[in-house]
Amino acid sequence: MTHSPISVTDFQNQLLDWANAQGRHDLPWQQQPTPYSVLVSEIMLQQTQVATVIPYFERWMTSFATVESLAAADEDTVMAHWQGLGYYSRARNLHKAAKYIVDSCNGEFPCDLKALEAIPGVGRYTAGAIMSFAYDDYGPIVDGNVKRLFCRFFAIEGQINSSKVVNQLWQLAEQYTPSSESALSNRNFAQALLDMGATLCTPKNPNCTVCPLQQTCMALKLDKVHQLPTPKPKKVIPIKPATFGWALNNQQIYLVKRPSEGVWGGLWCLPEIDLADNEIAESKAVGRFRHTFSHYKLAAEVIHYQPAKSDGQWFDNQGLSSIGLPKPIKTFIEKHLNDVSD
DNA sequence: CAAACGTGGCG
DNA sequence: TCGCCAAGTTT
Repeated sequence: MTHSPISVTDFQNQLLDWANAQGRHDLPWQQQPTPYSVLVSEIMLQQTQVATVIPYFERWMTSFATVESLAAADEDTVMAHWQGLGYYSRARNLHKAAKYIVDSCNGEFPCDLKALEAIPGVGRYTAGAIMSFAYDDYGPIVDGNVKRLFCRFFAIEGQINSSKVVNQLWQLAEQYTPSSESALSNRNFAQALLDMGATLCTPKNPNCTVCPLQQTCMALKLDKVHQLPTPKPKKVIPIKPATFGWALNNQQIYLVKRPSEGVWGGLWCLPEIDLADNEIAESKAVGRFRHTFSHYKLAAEVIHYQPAKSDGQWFDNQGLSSIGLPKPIKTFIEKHLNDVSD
């Protein structure tokens, strides 16, 4: 086990004192948090920056104010609200989660770690976050911020996503999170960890000189702040070509709903065309675009074509506003819808 | 367990 | 332009 450079209570108190003065207190989801609002914000915040999430969270809570209203919504409306936020399985799982809570939990929100992890889309981190933020109770969290902070503070070497390091980090989180019996606030403690990681213990140019833990930080002591956490090995991302079909009829555009599995799942998209399909005749290009995903680059060409199967639907401008489209597809359509004459 | 899964901001 | 990475989960 890691040698602890500080007592648990000193760590907690220094963190909480700092957050009380320097932490974030005005984020939308911090105002009157409920289990549902915390769930929504935590799912949105997965792999997504705070500034990006804020307007999505506001719109979401206006349209789906309660878990019951979300459960009753139709999928296209849900996806329209998530449009542009990315990682769309989160939206589908959040919709499932609402139905699960309403239908299988009698509308009672689960309130222990194990029951929370049974909710679709809720893993170990999110379960801990809901315990902390919604119930102000014991709920250890290990996210990117905590990984970075702990790897530095305890000078933990090794691949940050290896099971060895991950287990170590969770063990530390369990140990350093105030217990249920503690007089300290679990909500404030969890927020303090995140705020530290987001504003002081940052990936680049960490603010060690004003850090409340600088006296006991092992990485600072060993002059390893910039070496920790151990950087992930980089992988080369491939370029994938793709062709999409462009069909206009009477001011309407033809779109196909993508299957829930795979990229852009559950969104409506220009139909993807298999160029190996001999049924598709050569056709002049409408345009092209490139798009970078986390794991590959898309080099897309859009060509005129006639829908053969009735696997899609026609949408006018009003119809487009009620469904979710992939960001680059939406951008392409908006650019080309006006200056193309069928 | 490694890979899939989006998008935008920033240096 | 380009690489990094941001309140992870699922398969």
